[in-house]
Amino acid sequence: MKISDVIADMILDMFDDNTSTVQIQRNDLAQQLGCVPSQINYVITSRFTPEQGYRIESRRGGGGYILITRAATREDALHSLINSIGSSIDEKSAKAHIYNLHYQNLIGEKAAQLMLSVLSDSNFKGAPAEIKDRIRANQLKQMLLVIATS
Amino acid sequence: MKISDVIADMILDMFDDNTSTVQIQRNDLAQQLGCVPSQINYVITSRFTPEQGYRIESRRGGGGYILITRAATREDALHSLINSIGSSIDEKSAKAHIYNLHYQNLIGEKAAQLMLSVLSDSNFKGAPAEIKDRIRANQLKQMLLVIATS
DNA sequence: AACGAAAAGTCAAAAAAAGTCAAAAAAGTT
DNA sequence: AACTTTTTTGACTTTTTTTGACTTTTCGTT
Repeated sequence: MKISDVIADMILDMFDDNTSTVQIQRNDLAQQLGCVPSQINYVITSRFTPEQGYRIESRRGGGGYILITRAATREDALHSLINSIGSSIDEKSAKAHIYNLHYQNLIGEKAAQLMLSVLSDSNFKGAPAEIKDRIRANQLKQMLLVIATS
Repeated sequence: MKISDVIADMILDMFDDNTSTVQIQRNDLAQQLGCVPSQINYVITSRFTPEQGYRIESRRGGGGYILITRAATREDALHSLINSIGSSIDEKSAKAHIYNLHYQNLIGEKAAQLMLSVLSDSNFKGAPAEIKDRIRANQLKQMLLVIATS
């Protein structure tokens, strides 16, 4: 069996039932498995991507770590919304989605306001429309992903 | 757990509820924790900076001390941060601000994650750096404003 | 005033992580 | 077989923390 699969399985196993987050020590894990440390990076970047519902955080230096958070199956509604958003979205549609989510109680008041404020056209002054709308789509999807998994 | 985090937590704990100032004895604290005294300086300079709303005062010699004062209100801290952000900011600095705010308990976990996700460079692919950083600064400030007033 | 002890400060080297990147090797495809 | 994609490896980089030697300031005593 491929070492990369072993690593992936190991990480997957650490998510035992209702832990949505796993912390690893890169060098330790690598040594445990007898592979080079950068192999861990490979596995993470190839198998625990945001597209697959994972988010990664890490810290270098003494006491460093890698933190892997998975999208719990919790809010499928959010996921399907995420999937329905293309690679570009204008301000009005984005706002409509947010109002809607709030109306459906899928996101709270604060989250809604934050999202509205960040996606407002006024922040994007000076950028061409295509770029604005592409960035906005990325950001909206990222935010929804965070909300879906928290 | 990292000794530097232990020290930081210890100091944070001393601020419990309406004390806006904490006094420590560098050598005592170091000995208590079994670390070198300069480690305390490291923690202070890396985690209790003015940027993060702390002011440091100290005295050497017999009966010396280190005094750590934290910024008055959360709103003030947020406002001063907002004002300290110029019209442009790169991803790393933006993230650092967010981590710091969370670290200081001025923003919650969810808000921090949301903000991190939205400001991530990966959302801005294709835009020139100056535009990215300008948009990012606008967005960060808008979000902080929303948080400050909610 | 001068001295010595008791603090705190500074700085840079060493250590402890994690990240990057590209070459080599292996596995799949056509 | 030729080609493409994925995986493995390791050298090198960057970030963060830890440590300790040395400096400076302040206080109390002589």
